[in-house]
Amino acid sequence: MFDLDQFLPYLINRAGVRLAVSFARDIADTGVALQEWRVLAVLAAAGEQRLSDLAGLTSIDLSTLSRLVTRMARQGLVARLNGNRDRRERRIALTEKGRGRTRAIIPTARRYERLALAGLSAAEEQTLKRLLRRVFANLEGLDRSPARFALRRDER
Amino acid sequence: MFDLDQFLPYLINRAGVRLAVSFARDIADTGVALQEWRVLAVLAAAGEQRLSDLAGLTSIDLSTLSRLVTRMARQGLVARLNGNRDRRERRIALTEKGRGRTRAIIPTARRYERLALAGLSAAEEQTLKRLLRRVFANLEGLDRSPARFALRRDER
DNA sequence: AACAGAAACTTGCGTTTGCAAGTATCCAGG
DNA sequence: CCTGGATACTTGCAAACGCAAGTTTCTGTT
Repeated sequence: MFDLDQFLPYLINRAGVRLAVSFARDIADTGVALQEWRVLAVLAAAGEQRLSDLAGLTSIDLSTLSRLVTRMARQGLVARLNGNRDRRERRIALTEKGRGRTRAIIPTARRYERLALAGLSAAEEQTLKRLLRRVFANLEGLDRSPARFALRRDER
Repeated sequence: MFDLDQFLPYLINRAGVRLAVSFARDIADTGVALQEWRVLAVLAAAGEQRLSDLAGLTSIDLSTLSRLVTRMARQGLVARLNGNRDRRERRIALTEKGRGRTRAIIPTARRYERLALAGLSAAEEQTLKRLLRRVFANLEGLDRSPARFALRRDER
């Protein structure tokens, strides 16, 4: 009826959850929660961001992120700067403390990546990453215009 | 410092979240939430399950799943059967209503999979799935509670 | 047979989540 | 230069989450 081992969303979810849960527990003693790490990693990689761009880059819902950033700012991990030209936007930036915490976690992050990729050749690793980027790109804009992709009942 | 486009956990997470969020919104009008769908899909694919096995198969935390199943049972989507040989366990099974709801959603699920895989050759599709299964397998046992690793009497 | 410990769930509790609605700011047409 | 929408966030609220602790039932040892 439905072979889960051949169903891509299932395979992505279970790999993602297993990786995330293990990693989150591993870094729990640093006081950084998983979603906080995602924010730190994006800011470290891409520099300071407007809240809405940060939401896109982290795959975290905007309203959730807004509160998450509030908590992180309270912990001193990030700073909310005012946008220069537009007073509606808040630019989120790493603080020194946030940068330090990020540096401390990166080796663990890399370790989990290596663990996940164990037994794959360099070529396979690149293929996997390329295909995941493609899958992501394929789904772009899906929420903006769901009707365009909707199949009617009789088109199935 | 940290190239996100080359970082596997990031790539898996963003592909998974984008797929999940879009799919969840698409099926929202069926009254089935994403995590409920995951339970339905696993039960449809693998037959009735003990709660703890279902937790493993769905990647949902056991305590969360316990309450989720309670809600689904109240909705009539699944039934909690008593385990035959062990009175501690509850076997979770699809009801007719649950099976119907699952059948109704499967075409949408398949549509999202096709969308995600657009532009990949059949070989690439198989490669992606194989590598994701491998990544999952690589991480096996990582998130088990430390107690599980405690030495048994004869190993001390 | 009795009891310690494990296994399979369930539940208490504080936290996090996400939708929807709200606020503040900007912009474009008249 | 005013006004009706966008844009960028924030917040109210109810639901969902996950850890830790609790309950019940089994199992192995002595």
